[in-house]
Amino acid sequence: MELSERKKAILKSVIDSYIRTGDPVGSKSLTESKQFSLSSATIRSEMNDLEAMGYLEQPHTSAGRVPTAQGYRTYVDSLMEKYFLGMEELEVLDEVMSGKMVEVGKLMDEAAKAIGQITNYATFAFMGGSGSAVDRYETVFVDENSFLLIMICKDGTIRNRHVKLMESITPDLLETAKKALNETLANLSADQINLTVILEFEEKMGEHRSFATTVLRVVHEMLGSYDREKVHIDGVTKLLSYPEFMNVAKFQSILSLFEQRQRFAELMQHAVPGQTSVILGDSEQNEFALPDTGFVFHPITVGGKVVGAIGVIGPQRMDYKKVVASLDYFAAGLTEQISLPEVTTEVQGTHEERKITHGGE
Amino acid sequence: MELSERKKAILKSVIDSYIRTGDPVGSKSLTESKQFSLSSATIRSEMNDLEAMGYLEQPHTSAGRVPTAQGYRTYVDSLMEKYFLGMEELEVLDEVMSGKMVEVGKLMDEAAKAIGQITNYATFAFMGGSGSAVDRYETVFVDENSFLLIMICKDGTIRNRHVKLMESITPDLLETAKKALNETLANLSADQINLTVILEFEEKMGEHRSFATTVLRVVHEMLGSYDREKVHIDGVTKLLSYPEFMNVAKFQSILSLFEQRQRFAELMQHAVPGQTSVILGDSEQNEFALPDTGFVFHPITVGGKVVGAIGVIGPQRMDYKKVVASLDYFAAGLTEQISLPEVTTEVQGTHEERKITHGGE
DNA sequence: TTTTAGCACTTTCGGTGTCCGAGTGCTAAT
DNA sequence: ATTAGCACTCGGACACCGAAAGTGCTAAAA
Repeated sequence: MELSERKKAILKSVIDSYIRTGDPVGSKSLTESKQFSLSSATIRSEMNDLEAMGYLEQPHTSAGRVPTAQGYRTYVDSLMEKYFLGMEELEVLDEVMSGKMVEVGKLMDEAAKAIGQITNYATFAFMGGSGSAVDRYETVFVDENSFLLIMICKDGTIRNRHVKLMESITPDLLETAKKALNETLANLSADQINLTVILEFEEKMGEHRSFATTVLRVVHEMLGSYDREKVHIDGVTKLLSYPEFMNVAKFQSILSLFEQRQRFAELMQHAVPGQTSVILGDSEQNEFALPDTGFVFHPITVGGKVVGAIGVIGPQRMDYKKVVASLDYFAAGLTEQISLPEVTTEVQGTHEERKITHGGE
Repeated sequence: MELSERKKAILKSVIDSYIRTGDPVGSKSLTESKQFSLSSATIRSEMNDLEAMGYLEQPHTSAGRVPTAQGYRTYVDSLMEKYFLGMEELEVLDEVMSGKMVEVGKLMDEAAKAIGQITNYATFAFMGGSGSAVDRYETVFVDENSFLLIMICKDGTIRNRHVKLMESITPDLLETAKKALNETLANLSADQINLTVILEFEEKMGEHRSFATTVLRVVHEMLGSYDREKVHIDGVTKLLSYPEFMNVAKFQSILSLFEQRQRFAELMQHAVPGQTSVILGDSEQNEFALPDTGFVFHPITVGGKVVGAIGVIGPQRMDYKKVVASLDYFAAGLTEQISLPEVTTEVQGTHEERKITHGGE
């Protein structure tokens, strides 16, 4: 089942052309446009072979060929050439990473936007990976009926909730609660909060039992939830300009995926740190598969642990080389900026000298 | 230009029918179904009058009539009958308001979801109205490279940002910054931060000038932004099941509105506290107008000030009576739960005794 | 053995014509 | 003021047709 060099070249040409125009590509168009000094008949027979091997398919008898998921797979894995970002594109990306952005969530959000601007597909930014351990808790007294509960995780991410109460509290009580939290609950994940721990916490809270219960409920919710509010999706509109999504039913299935934001967390299971992954709709065995849709994403790591991702959603017929190049460039810069890492991955032709900061601990 | 009773009845019947089926309604269908002991010819001439007055229109010569925006307007203002929520519907709504939900943002979010579930339209929940004055600032030291900046507003809302720094800080420095912020910047809105204030703040920060600048930038950003992350939209998918949105172009215009979330803040200008508003697409003079689209929303107030809203987006041909009833019921309950108000508005046949809490200050 | 030219076959796509039904406006009778 | 009757209009569904694109196959050429 090996592909000859010629077959590879033809497959690549077909996919390149299809990505560009969206039309099924016939044998004739290949002979005309390119470096093949072969007749259409020869190409035709080669394409026939490729179809038999599962790389191409025909929408109907007398149309050109279209890549299958398998076709795209070998394309992104080994066929496609490297894309070099242009000046304007680098400017857009560098602008976001220029260090002006001080708030992490916003940075991710803007990052996704920029990628969307360059590639013209929908993008998503996701923060808050699998429940990492809690480093410590902080509280802020707001007024006698409410307070802010802050969870600082070991991986540097932060979650907080504004909690409203029926009863009233004092700063002192809040301080007690904070101490108790840090003594009993730090370093625990959601499923490690068992009866023993709960009792210990309630004991420390003395007579303020109902307050303790509320606090525990909030903590539990914060630990468990994948913090769905931290999934940002942008540029969904753009998808409507691609013919494959004009179909209402198909677009509906995409949209409903977007509304179940927690499903983006599942993506993380497929994440390989420091590497851009491509998930193809159809036939690839995974729950994220949507017909005619492609996902490309790059995990963001902090201290070797995956804490989020930034990615692109578009038609399966996507300009993968451009998307992958953008994500690679960006993810490297983002990871660096968020984590202030020891190692700096050099990315193709760094258009601007990036600031390198050493973590000083 | 007064409408006779008979014209009103006919207009109401037309709209009711159109809302139910989505088909243009002809004279014949009215004579068949209902209480009119009139021939189709008579109805026809009445409808002709209504069309001349601008309440109805015909998609084309030989179709039935369809309501205009003006038609809907009089319908929602004076024609439609009151809708009484059914048991199951009340259960869905009460479930959310049952007091289990302690976090405000989440509460709003769930509220919108519940309304969507009942009405089958898209919903939105919006928090953080026009930039209200800041009561005080709080800070939390996270690590030597980052901290949390918290802004507690007079209206009880809270905004916070996790700020990453290039330089390093100490808890002491942070404490200084917090004091300086509260002394110079409390009670100011974004446009009141002028050079005088800035200089004063920087002076208080002594030699840590660059840190001061960063802090000011974040504060400015927090004050200015309408906190777009607090706009939750849910159930967009549902819109795709209505024929008026099957058209790609139309759906696209809706979607792109959704992506400019800050525009929901503009809605607040039209908000009348304690009252459900209906904004009709087309022809009504306001920037929110989208063809064939209707907005219904109810502001949420805290201490008499509008801090957010919860609402429904659907086809102009919406079941207004049901939507308005749901929103009225919900908004009353929500406002109560968020603000613990002195006055409790009694809503139609409260299916479950609502807890009434008196603000104890 | 591989490649090519030629040709018959298949299928989609856009345009056209026809028919049917629904609903109207008008007019004359009640 | 209301109604019955009727001619008219328009959109939607359907079938039909020819053009265009692309194929697979076969027989000849390299």
